[in-house]
Amino acid sequence: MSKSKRTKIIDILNGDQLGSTVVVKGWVRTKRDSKNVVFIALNDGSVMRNLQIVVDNGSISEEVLASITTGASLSVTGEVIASEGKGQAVELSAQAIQVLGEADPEKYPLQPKRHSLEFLREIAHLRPRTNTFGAIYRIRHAMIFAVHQFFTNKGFLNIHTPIITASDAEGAGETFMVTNFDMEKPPKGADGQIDFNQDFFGKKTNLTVSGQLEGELAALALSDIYTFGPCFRAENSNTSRHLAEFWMIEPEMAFYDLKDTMDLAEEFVRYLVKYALQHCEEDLAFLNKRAEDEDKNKKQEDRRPMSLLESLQFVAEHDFERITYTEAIQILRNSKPNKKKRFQFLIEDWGADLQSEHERYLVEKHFKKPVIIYDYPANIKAFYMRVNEDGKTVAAMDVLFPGIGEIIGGSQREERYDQLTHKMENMGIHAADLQWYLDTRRFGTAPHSGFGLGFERFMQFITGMHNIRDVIPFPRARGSAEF
RNA sequence: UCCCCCUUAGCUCAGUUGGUUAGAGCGGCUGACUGUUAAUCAGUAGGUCCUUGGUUCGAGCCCAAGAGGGGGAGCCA
Repeated sequence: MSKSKRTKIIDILNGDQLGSTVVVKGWVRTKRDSKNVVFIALNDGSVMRNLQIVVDNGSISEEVLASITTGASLSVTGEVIASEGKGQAVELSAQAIQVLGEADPEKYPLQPKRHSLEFLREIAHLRPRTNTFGAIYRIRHAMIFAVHQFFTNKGFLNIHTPIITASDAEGAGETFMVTNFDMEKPPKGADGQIDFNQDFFGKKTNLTVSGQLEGELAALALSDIYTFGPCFRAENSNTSRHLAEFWMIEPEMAFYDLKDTMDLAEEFVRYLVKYALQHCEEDLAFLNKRAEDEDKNKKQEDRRPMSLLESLQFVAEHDFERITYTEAIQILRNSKPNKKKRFQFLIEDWGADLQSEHERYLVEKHFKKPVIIYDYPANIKAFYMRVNEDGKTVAAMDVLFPGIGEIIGGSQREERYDQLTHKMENMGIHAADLQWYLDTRRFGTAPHSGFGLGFERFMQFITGMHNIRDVIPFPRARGSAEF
């Protein structure tokens, strides 16, 4: 059957197709039958809503009707008619039904009722067939598109940075090694150590933890670029905010200082949120209701202060709070939980790293809005961040979101060759390993900045999902690489 | 990696002080029903009580170890 003959359900529900005969294909959500008529709710993923198929008694063989069960895939030919029922404007009066794939009702795990997210995580290969995950994946696509649209509109170039790299000097965490050695007997050198000179790439390689360093190379030629690719971290972190494989968006801009970068980050996030509100209305309304229902079963203090839609609206309309690390320390030092010793880690001296309890206090209690903290102490940040005039802070910034924590990390990069090499030396990073990176500082160096947005963290905010494993189709985490 | 919690039917969960044959709702199946919306009503099948070991006359329940899952911390995006 030719593809052109098939009509997507979204076009039937939203379009003006009354009276026309169409072919629809999709999967059965529920079937309800009574003496004279059978109703089938059909979904094809093009939209949250189902198309109601109406089968008048006798028009379709008993045998075919019997094999139409929840989860079966159908091709239905019928006429689009005005619905007699109340739940929908139009429905499809079936003339012919072909069952493309049966789903044994005794074994098909999805039921026409709500499942726990934990159970759906175990059957992640089937969960796209649920309303919740259909909505999440449609929104995820819309956000991917909006990312490219935002940067394209601003004249940024998308750069594909390498996934296999020999650089692990960024210090962003444990890496996954890439090798094609026979693990039983890897070649060894005279010193008895594994000889990576004989490996596929002639050196030790790993999966990338970030495209930033390569992104800088491109920015220092093309001015404004961004990457949007997978990152891999072998950290042993088991939380609802971490994945071993996640996607990151990393813009890098020549001639931007930190202030320009914070402006861009804020504009970017607000653009994405507005795009979702405008283009994913139906899916967001569903997730909003889902979150509200979820909150009903929780204690008052565990409920979200704003509904999902309210918090999206809030971010779309309000500026983020911007404070320096030093100001943050002052606020925290004078805060109630610090004075009453409610913090597990009390804030005393300047220079301490902020714990998540502190970040949450600032975002959720003190400011009640997204917060950008900038000008961090140099010794708690990465080597490539630009040292400020005071000599003890760096031009770094983190964007903190309610409920999620750090969603963006960025900085102005150290463009001065001497300062950069000096710092690398202090941090034990070998200049020889990063000669290609240092060359940008030797030849036509320029002020530049960038940031990284964790795409799944952002998706958690947009969808209101608490566990990051529910906003990526196939989550990879410690001890788990199913499907 | 650390701390806390959980694991009983396909799913969500009850299960009293350790005591006879382990329950409910939903889902499935069978039937009824003149248009249903996660339909409704009636009936029915369905169990390695996570695994292993221990205590006991007797363990779903107590103890130990392990596995899996969830929440939090650290690290980070």
